[in-house]
Amino acid sequence: MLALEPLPRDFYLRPTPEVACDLLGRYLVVQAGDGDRKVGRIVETEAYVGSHDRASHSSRGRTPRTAPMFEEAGHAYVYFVYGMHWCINVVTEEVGSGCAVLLRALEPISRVQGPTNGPARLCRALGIDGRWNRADLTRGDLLIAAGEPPPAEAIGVSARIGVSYAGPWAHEPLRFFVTSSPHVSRYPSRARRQA
DNA sequence: TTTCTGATGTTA
DNA sequence: AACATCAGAAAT
Repeated sequence: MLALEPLPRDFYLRPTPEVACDLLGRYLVVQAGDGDRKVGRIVETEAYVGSHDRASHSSRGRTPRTAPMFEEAGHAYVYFVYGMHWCINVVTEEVGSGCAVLLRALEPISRVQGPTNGPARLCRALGIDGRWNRADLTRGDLLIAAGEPPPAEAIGVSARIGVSYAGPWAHEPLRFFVTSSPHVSRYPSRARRQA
């Protein structure tokens, strides 16, 4: 069985694109009270690099909704969008920086029901909602555990999805995915591979 | 195959 | 009014 050792706080105290890339291959784990443990392997992420990043929720300042983005690294920022969907991020870098990594797709590993390609479907499949906002992902019942990262040549990079309003930031190569994974969200078309 | 549109409700 | 989405329909 998997060891599922949580990644330490230091993992998240690095430049956000580096963290986003390094999260590929790691495990997202949800422990339920009845011992049910849902596990997925992260295969797609996006970096939101601070309050100067116009695609980031943090770019419009600290609000009740976005407050977790400005708090301690290694915690969850779970938000509600489009009236029906939840999405989960991991906060990165120093307190106050407003940086986070959006988890966009998983490969199902254990006890995961339904599609996991896409940030909202991933949350639905693992039962993640606002109750998990601010959860400490380095310990507890919602965590990110060590796993085997893919080799650099297996990682693709593209612009982020759904941020066309963000001016020049819409084109920044801040989306990372496992090129060969069938569980990556396919829209828009896949971009070039990383060197 | 790609493009579009409606559902849904919180946010600022 | 806009929105870090999704499913289904329409167009190509």
